[in-house]
Amino acid sequence: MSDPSHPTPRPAARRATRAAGAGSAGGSSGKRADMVTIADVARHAGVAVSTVSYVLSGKRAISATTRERVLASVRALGYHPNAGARALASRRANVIALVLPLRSGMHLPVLMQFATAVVTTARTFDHDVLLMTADEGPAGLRRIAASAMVDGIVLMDVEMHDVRVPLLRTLERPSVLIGFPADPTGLTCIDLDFYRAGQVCVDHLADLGHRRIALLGAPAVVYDRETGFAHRTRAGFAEAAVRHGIAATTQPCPETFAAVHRELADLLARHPDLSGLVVHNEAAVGQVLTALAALGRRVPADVSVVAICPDEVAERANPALTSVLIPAEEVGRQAVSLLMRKLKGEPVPEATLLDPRLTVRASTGRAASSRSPA
Amino acid sequence: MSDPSHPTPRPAARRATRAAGAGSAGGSSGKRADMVTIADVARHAGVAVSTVSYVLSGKRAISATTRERVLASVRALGYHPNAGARALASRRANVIALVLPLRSGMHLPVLMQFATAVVTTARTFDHDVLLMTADEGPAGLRRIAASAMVDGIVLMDVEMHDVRVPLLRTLERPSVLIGFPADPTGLTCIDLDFYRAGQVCVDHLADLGHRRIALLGAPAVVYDRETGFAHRTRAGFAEAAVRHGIAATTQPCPETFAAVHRELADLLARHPDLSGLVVHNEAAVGQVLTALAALGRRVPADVSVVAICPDEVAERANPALTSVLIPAEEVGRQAVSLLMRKLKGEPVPEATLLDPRLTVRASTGRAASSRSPA
DNA sequence: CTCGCCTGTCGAAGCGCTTCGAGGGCGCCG
DNA sequence: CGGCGCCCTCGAAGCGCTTCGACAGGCGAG
Repeated sequence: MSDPSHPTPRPAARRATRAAGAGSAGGSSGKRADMVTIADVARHAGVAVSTVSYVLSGKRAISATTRERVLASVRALGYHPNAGARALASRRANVIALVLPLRSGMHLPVLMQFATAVVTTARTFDHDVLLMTADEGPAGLRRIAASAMVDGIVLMDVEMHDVRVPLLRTLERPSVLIGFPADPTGLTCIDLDFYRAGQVCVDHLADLGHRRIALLGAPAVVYDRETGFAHRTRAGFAEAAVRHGIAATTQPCPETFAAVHRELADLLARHPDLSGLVVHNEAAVGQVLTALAALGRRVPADVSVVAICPDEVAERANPALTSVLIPAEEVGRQAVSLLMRKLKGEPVPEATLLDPRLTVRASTGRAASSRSPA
Repeated sequence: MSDPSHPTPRPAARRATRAAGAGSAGGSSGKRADMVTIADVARHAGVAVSTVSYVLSGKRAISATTRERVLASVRALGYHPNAGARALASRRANVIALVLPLRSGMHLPVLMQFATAVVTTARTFDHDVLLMTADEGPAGLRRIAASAMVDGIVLMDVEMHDVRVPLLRTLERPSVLIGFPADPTGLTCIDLDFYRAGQVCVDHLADLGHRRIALLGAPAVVYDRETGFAHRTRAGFAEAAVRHGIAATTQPCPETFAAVHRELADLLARHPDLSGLVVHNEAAVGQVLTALAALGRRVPADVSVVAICPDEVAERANPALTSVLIPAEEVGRQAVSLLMRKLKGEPVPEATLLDPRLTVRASTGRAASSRSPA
């Protein structure tokens, strides 16, 4: 039995089942290196396994003395509960899934900010985060949901007619979407209010006296994919323009310098009186300023520019950009909070829209309307 | 979704233990919604639970007929193994941890590329990825390792004297580091060979006849933190400059336009003959070109610029930048492959250095050395 | 003084899966 | 024609944890 050359290691190493108290269990008797189990803690503290469990979970009252003794043993042994066993017994994995897109058109820095916020917030709720990419599609969601690997799901970059949305409705696990599909009924969605963001940008430019403006948007493919935020921004932009009675154009735009330059040149040629620009394309923000300079337009003297982008991008530009912040961190935090509330069975609102906040910086100024029109 | 008013849902829903064959188990009899277990599959296929397990794992020979029958049942019931139970019984979670930094100085797009590659590759090995941020530090690593939540760890942005490195050596779980600590003994590390990357950039400029060059690097804080890649690039840069007998300066640099402009102006003032620039700071790449233009220097006529950055950044710039690619995807893929090999118990090399590849684009040209100096 | 009720602790029964040793058939060699 | 392997399949024993019901004392109320 104890022959070390024997090819079946495990049975020989089985711990004796409470044979003679805490007899030979101490020290390094066979078994796997440092796997401290709850039974080890219980033995060390001289209590039952269930007592240790209750101390750790707080689900039943335990006297202060016992609790301290148990906690001391936990520390002494360096005990960490086995996640698999815990998940199996409690039917809670304490893990949430984060589904990130990896397609073009999304702004990476925002994504990272967002992911960071999700992880950090999840940890404050004692949860970990499983990272998935969207390319596994519905099958991937079904897999992690059915395997009970995660308790809930946070989904980014939801499209208007996302194939995963119907599935989410049928899934056991609660979910929170970043972005709004065409029909958000029965779901929990959160996002910056892009419609209002579009409006706010126009309001600002209109207040400064600009009478002809343009929206430089995401690459055309993003609109084609029916990504909600692009459409909603455009809609808000259009509505506000109409409301203010000013002329407005919308122009999708790729992110290369050449493309930005071309689109801007074209825009300025068609509308010589263009004096306000809303840029909803982070990657292009930098190019826009360079291109305007190359086209001989000063910012903000000739053209005012408002961007929808993270503050750091706006601040890093030259001149610093008046911008509507994309509150990635706030969205991430709230998404997790919403999910946690759903996990607790609490009711949550179907839609959460974060108010856009416009920060005025150096790139916008009064329209030179008094001057002669070029 | 089950009746929320009932306080004790489980005991009532216990399945009868094989009471009368497959009697009432079909359909929606009590119990939790769609949790299909391996027992359900076994019953449906008319085989033992262990047989189903062996079909799925392939660890024992199962006849073709039985296998087909079992697989048919798996599909029919939409069975997905419970991850917790599997992890508990097999001592393998089929999850790896990915530890990302979230400090400043790291280049977000590269990070995302990298994370994506890790997730995608892990999936091809039937593993999922748990996302951690570095701010949990060693305690976080210890936690996930001890909880058996992950089988292995991929760690990014390793510093020269990283506090987590000694811990990793003692941990049960295998790990792979992206980046090299000062002492990589006993670890598995992989990264672009930044030393050679620095050399390659200088070689290129020297070959073009440039006699005075400068390295515009990461913000000073990155060097202070003793981040390996920054130091190694600088060392390679310096070595090659000496070897070619050309004058070289190194300049850490923040990422704002103002800072880039200032540093460049300063550099050009001190060294009027400066004609070659190596930029190892992705976020500043765009600013550099704008600043050079503002300083009245043409690229590449007056100053040649080589960047160390992802191809897409280099290609998007105007003019397109000659660059050494940061092979984020390749690193991510290889890191996971290495980890998988370690999990299988295979030996792996301690150090893997990826060869830098220089792509010549429009931003470098022959030095105007024949012209009069300034 | 007795009863009922807390309070605090324990033992045991799983959670769903993997894995090991057994063992039933059956072809083949002697 | 008997027996020995071999190939498949099965049953059972856990993996480490949570949770439920039980129950030993101790206390205030009747």
